[in-house]
Amino acid sequence: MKKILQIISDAPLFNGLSEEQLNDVRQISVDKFCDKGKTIFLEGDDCNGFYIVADGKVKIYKVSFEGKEHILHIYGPGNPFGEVPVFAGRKFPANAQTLLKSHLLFFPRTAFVDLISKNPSLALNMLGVLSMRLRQFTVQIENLSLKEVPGRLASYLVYLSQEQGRTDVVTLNISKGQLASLLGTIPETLSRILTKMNQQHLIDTRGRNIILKDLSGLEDLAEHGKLQ
Amino acid sequence: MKKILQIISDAPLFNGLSEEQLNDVRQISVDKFCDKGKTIFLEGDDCNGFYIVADGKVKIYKVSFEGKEHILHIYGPGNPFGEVPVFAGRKFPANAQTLLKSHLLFFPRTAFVDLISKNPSLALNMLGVLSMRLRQFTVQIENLSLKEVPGRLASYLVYLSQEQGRTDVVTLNISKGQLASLLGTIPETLSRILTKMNQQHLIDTRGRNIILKDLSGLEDLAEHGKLQ
DNA sequence: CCAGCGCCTTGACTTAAGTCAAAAAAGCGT
DNA sequence: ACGCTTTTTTGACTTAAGTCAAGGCGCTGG
Repeated sequence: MKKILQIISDAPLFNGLSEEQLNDVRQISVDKFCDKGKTIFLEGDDCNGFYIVADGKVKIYKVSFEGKEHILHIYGPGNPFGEVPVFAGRKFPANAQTLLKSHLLFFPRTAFVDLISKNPSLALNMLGVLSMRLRQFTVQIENLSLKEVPGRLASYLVYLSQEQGRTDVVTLNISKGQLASLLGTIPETLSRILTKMNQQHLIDTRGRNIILKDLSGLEDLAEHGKLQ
Repeated sequence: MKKILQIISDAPLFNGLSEEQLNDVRQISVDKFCDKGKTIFLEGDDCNGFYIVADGKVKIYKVSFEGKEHILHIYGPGNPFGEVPVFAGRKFPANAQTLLKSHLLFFPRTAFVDLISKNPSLALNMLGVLSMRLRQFTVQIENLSLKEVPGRLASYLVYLSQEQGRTDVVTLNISKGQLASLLGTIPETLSRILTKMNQQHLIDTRGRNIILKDLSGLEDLAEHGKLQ
């Protein structure tokens, strides 16, 4: 297991903080170990702090009345989540659940707000994190409202290719069902579109590995294209 | 014209600041007067500050490759916009244009960041503003991915009813075409759904005034319903 | 008062994507 | 390797919502 101080100093939120500041941060953090599938909080729950993923994977999601689930984010090591109600209102706006056995760090609200008030650079980091998140949401909304599913999938593949630093092949780190939910669709539709993309030699699916046969074609599709 | 200091102290972003702090804020703000239809910035433009609407109305929107426009927000007096790139990256993630003759206050990036570093309460206010915005985006994404258009429209009407503090009638302050874009659809579809809602005695449209004949029915529809 | 111009509505048609049901494939623990 | 569960794929069908095109309504200005 990685040292907690190491995890903290690696998180973007605490980037560039001094040794002393990092120690302060460590002082107020509380460890939380969760099995796979554990619900961390539900939409509407009262919030008295936020979390950082030290190890494992967490999904943030909304559920419709009929029980349909839409995944908003999947977070891994170093990512914070649940910070919104720390600064605005008291309730969580979505649900959080572990996808794997996970190690989380919990930061109690009041202690963290105190810390921020005393450390301008921590405040600026937090502003940066929230702003990045707003930027991502803007893209997500654009995708949902302006593109159809093939375009969203292509965007995601291009994003993965950048994320994983490869132009030849990418690996899904979530199930296709979860990917469907993340793209705002259902497994059947995703499956059909993957088949179509195969037929048009854009990709070649090998389980969770997807060979990118025509990256620029995918970029095109992500930007504005239609699949025939 | 309202005094600028008054406008500033009324904005949520500067809530609870001292006289002195408000003066500091005023010091760095720059007035900008725009006619109706003026583009303030475009997606991808370099950003060196953000704005607050002192008077008028501004739309924030994305445009798809085919030229289809999706409105993300419409902001009025007291609302800040364009803050994201101040804290994350350099570029604006969307476009901004005035809907009316407007008076804006511009806050240059570096001066504002300096100010925040010295005023923890301003930093916390800003964190609050960004967090509220994330909360709104979460709702928007939920609406787009989990509800069909009638549900989104019902949500919007219920929201307007709360906003305007009336349960009997609400007034649209934007055109129906713009509303369609805000709901992620097109004018034709919106029009048809309004007609259906009329037929089912949920509402009664009188131009831009909409009589709410069955608010609880609308709430129901917003929550989980389908229109027959 | 009427012409002209946006804005909104209506109709006929097309299409993307969801539903339901079942089969096939892939994982997983023993 | 086996039987079980879960995930993924495929097929037939339905439906919400988009496109295209035409018409109506309600302004404002001459």
